Amino acid sequence: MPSVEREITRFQDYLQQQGLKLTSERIALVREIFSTHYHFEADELLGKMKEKSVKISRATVYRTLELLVKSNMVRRVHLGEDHYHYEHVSGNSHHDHLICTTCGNVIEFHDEQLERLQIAICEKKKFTPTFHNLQILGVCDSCRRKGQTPDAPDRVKMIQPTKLRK
Amino acid sequence: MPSVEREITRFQDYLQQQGLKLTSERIALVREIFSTHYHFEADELLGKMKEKSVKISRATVYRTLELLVKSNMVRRVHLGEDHYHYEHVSGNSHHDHLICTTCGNVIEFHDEQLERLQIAICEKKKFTPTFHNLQILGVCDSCRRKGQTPDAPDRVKMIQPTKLRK
DNA sequence: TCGCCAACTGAGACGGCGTCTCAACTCTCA
DNA sequence: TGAGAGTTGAGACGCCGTCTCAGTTGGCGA
Repeated sequence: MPSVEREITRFQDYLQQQGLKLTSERIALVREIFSTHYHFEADELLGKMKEKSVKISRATVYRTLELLVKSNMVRRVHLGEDHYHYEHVSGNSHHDHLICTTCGNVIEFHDEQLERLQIAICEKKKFTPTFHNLQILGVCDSCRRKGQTPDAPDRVKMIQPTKLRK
Repeated sequence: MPSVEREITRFQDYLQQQGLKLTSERIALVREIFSTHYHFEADELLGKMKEKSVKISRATVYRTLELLVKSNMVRRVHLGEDHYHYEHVSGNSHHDHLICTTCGNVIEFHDEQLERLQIAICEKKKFTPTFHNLQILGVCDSCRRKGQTPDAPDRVKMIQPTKLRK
């Protein structure tokens, strides 16, 4: 699948346009992000690079993510945890997230009616929207079948999927 | 307005029920939260207490907020920044937020149709929702009139209203 | 092709937010 | 009134993300 290469080109175009350089570190990161991850954390990415013995510092990971966000190739999202997650943008499809607080699984969805309704709400409030963020927390189908009861909505801590996974 | 006292009683009930104690520090914090603040940060609350020469440690502030969240009297919310905000819960009314990225102002809204639509989306995905979080970022009416253009949606950093305010 | 220089990198210091630890203290209730 | 569970403050700690700075490198112009 040569789509990763296409993303590298896309990134290169952006960098060039900004008078910035395409370095081997940036290539490696784009390749990693677009070939395997979907939702990921900065630290997770750093770990993956270390695993593959590609020496890239934390500073560079964060700096590259910043550029990718600016170039609109990656989005920074809140998934109910106390730090950022990132996801790569395929096409331009905006979407929101259902987050299972039992297994940490993230389900994406897009709903035109929801988008329209939000715009209508903004109009009513004379608010000019640029972006939005919706997370619905709850229990996914497979966890529900396993008899997991949903956590109370007033829980203090959100589940931390990454840490559970380790 | 004796409503603050009512909240203290409500908190006491919760604490008693859990076998916990109502201390002077907890009373002072509840009084502060429910008499003046609406959206606030933990650190802001700590500062207010210091201003009033009420000696309360950071640990106690966080511990009390945790209890207030558990008792459903306070909610922890994301307002597009990289740390938590809190808001007190009046009645049981759930609401969402419009956040102005220019002035930092937060507008609340509640929309029944939006709530119903979310439930319908969850049903379609066989997802059992317990809670949700919607922030719409953009520019409020008064900032728009002042000719402020909205920030690009791909911006890396969310504006940090509190820091700007200082 | 070469050389220059702005851009980039890594290492580690730094800072903010939130949590944890532990010894001292204080409610509560028997 | 005394025991013991719960609470507190001070400060250490940890995580996430940013910044600094000296050394390195990509890429453009000659």
